[in-house]
Amino acid sequence: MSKVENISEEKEVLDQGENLLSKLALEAELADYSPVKGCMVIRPYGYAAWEQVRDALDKMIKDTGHQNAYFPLFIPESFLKKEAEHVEGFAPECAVVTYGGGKELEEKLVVRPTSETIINYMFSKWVQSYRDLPLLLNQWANVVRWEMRTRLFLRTTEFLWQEGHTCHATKEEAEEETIKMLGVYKKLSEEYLAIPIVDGLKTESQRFAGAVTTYCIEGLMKDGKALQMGTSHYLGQNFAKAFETKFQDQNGELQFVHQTSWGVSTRLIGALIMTHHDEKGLKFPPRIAPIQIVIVPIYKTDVEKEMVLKKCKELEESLKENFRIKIDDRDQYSPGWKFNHWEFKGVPIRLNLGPKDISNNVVEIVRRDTLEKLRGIPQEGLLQYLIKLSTEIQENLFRQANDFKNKNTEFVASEKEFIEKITTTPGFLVSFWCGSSSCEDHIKEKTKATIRCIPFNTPDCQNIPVDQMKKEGYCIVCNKDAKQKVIFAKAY
RNA sequence: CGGGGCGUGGCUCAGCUUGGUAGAGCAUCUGCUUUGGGAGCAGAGGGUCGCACGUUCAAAUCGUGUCGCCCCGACCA
Repeated sequence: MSKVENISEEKEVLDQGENLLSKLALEAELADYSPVKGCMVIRPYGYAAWEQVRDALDKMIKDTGHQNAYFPLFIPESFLKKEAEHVEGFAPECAVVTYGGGKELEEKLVVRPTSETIINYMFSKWVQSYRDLPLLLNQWANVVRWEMRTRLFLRTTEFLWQEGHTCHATKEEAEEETIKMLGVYKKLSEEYLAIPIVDGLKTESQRFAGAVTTYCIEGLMKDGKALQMGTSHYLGQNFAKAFETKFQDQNGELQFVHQTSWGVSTRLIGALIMTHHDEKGLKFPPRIAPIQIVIVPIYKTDVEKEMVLKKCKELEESLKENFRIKIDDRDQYSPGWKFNHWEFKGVPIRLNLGPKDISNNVVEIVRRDTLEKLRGIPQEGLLQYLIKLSTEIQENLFRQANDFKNKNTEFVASEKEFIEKITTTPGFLVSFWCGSSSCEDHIKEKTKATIRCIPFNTPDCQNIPVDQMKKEGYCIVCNKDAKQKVIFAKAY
């Protein structure tokens, strides 16, 4: 068994602010280090969480008219070079295969860092007429990016993700798609992961290599650092031109398609960990939790054991249609041990069931989000009670995270104030920015904070009510006129 | 690639300064008692101390080299 079971270990988990992510991920058995540096093994419990995210998102992707497909892992090196910005952005972090079948390859193969190029190669064959558009595809895949520094779930050399790739006849339609899918990500994050986000536009320096515009959703982790949780790109005709992805329009004219691409990854599991946890461990939101309800039987004698387990199985039967549920009937652990164990693993609801409960026809329920103990809940109508409770926990986790985000989002009007805030209380800082990359770089060099995005809507701020925030102001760095507010933060 | 730290039973670490037969806690196994918030007692198994070379009568300990990992910076979903 894992070391979670050791009290001193758990205390260690609490103390290590910096290592919290890896501690939680390792001790809760979500992931483990692999023999290859920078890579991780996703263990069954962690993978089950990813499957929940994946299934929820997959449905939304299909509901918005996309189809899944699969493109190969290997990309001819020449493909990557076709789009100038793209190759410049990705070349340094590409893994390249030079040998196969015992021979040096004639053309090197890049292990995909993302699939725009190979997909466009195929698109150019498939798209002929305006009648072939829009072409709306998605793929679930692994990608490899040779990062210098890695962290479990947040940045690993290989990671799992989905990448959507679409072709449209017009700029407007492609831009609409870009925003639509960003909205899907926002919904996934807020309604399933219970993580509030800020959505907006990336500045030029943070734009995807090869895109015209990049939009993103940004979350604020419990340690005050921002995390980019998803991106959606309007690619314009950049890749279409590089790969000759053209169609004949209604007038018989040949046109380049307008494209989008968008993705979220296993990083979302990292976001989940870094958003929902306390000193007792993880807190899974019910809609994503691999196990939503755990039943802990309590008994002394063999006779009691038999009776209690029978009742547990009855309850499981009556609930399993609606919940992912598990009975922890292991004999070698005491009930108290199991309470702590499942709390650490973040199971949202626990049912304690012992002889006393059985004779009273009740159960004891403990909710993970508040650790509140609900005694004497009637077995009659339990299903409805749990459905309601589950919704409540889901909403409460979002509310807590949202309160945290709002409390740690502040407006600053000057560089001096900015520096003071970012060093003392990390979080989102909203401020005016003139739009020049030199001012952006200046802040980055001084504070390590970057512009996370130009938000669609100014987020609620701790110190200034939204309705009082001005539309125009002065850049915190150069003091020139600024017509936009941006969100700064230190980021993962 | 720079700076810092660490490699000793499954896990967390002590021992190293000042060389002299490898330790603790947790975990595991057996037995009995236990079980509503991390159970107790008794017993047992398990490590050529990352690797290599060197110094020495003798190396976990000293020296040189090497490999790996973690943390901090430069790159990024």
